[in-house]
Amino acid sequence: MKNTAIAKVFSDIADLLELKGENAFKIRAYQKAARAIEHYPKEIRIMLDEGEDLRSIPGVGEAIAKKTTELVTTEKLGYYENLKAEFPEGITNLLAIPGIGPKTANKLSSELGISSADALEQAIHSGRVAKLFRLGDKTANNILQQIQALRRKDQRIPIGEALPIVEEILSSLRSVSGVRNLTYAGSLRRFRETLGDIDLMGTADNPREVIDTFVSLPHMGQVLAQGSTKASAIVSGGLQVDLRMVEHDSFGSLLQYFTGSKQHNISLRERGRRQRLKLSEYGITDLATDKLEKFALEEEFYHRLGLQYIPPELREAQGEVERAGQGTLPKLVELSNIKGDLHMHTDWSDGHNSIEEMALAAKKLGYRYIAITEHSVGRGIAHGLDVERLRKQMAEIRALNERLTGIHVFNGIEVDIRADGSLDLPHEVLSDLDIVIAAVHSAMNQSEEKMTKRVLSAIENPDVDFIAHPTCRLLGEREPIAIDLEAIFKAAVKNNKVLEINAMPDRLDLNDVHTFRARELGVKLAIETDAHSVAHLGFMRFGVSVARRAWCEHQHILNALPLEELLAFFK
DNA sequence: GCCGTTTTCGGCCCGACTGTTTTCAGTCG
Repeated sequence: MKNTAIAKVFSDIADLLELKGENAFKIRAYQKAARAIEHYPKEIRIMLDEGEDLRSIPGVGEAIAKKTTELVTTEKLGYYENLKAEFPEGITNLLAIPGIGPKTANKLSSELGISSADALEQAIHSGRVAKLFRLGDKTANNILQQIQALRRKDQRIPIGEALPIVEEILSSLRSVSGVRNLTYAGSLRRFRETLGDIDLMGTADNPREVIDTFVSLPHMGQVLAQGSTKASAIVSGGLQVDLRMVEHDSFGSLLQYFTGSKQHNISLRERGRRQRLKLSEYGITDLATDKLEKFALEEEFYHRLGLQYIPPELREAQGEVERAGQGTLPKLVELSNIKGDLHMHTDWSDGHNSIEEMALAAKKLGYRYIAITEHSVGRGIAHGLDVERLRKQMAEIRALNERLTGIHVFNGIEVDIRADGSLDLPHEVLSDLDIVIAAVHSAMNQSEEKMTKRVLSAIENPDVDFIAHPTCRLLGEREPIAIDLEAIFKAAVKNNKVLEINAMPDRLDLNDVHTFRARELGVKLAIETDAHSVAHLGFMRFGVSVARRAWCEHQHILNALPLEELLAFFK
């Protein structure tokens, strides 16, 4: 049983306890444990196998550790089953509708026998809901709207789609005179891989003018709300963007508050409370004097609490507050640390630009090296290279390296790992290349056992240097393959192989949680764009964000090495 | 149910909005 499935059970338990009217802190304890387990980098199953104490997970104590053990070893949890039996099936679905909490859900269930969104919709239309005590026409209508919104709501949007739109909006708004601070907050600022909505915030001498400009931008579809300091609108693709203009002198604490995550902010406030300080979006109140201190800069907000500044990517309540208190936060890798890109395609296979165009574009980005890694022959649809064409390309790259200055082109391949674990090109040609990236592109629905064995045999193959996009997931399109990543990570360390953080915004594979675990185990990582055109080289920043969310420093990233040291590594 | 630079017991983040009410319950982020 995977951590996400375990987390789901505890989150369900929290919902059921809410319906039951249990102690609110007990409910929070289950929610907190669910979140902690969901984002825990190591699989619980493996922790149990290795005899590790589950109470080392923050938020997991004796009771939840015991329940987790029962759940993982027996695939069932008695406590959960009993709890579920106390309520009509499906009632927790009502809680998923915004505006409906435990009280309303209980009322709907006990008085009208409703336990699904469909039944609720009918009841609203027939007027039965509005007649309930403390509900009314307005509430009933709001619920109806939420049900309908939920039905048509698009999935969360990949960050790669949202960020360019947001940056265009911001640059348009920055041209309004008197604008001083303007940035994105929320999960976008933390660089989560998908976004539910966008929060923008800023300060200006004339906030209303900024708001007016915002709602009249060409990107904007429906404007949901517009006031003197706040506006909400829908941009193409259904993405909701909120703009909030605030006072200069409290911009720092507001940015901090709206960047989240919620759980990070709770951790901060718990810590503040121990220091007799009350934290809110308006600043920090000293409980002894009841004086509110405002913060124009986020850095000062953290420093006031005796903490190092915590970069947004780390604000996920994964122990960053404690580490910041000790002054031992990692010095995260930055885009400027990246010296080259080791996975890209050209017009030799399914890319759009020539080798030279890719090299010159990379040089312009300040890189010292790239690797050309076309698909191999088995990818017929991608015009993959056979031995003969690969030899030809090798000759061209040799000649190009003699002409080019300031950038070195490595000769590589992205070779298919066939269904049986063998490679798609022979040893004779692979051994002549600088870099061999192996990847799964076919037969993706193999069993976990088979798939793991398949990739392990590639890792153990002496011709292979890297494994690309290890889980093959495509955000919103294709689920990750079934594979035992823990085994893959351990084999990569043992065989001194590199795993890729694929920076394509719809891949981001490895993802943040997996990268965190890989780094812990000592896996060498490379951030690569898998570019199929010059423009794609710009995807590097998305990969760097994944690495930052995984607490990576520059020394964890192979392509942060200078050319000379990378050459030594390949030797 | 969890947890400890005040605690192994007694706390547990903070503020805002909405709608249904005559003072606040319920929900959200």
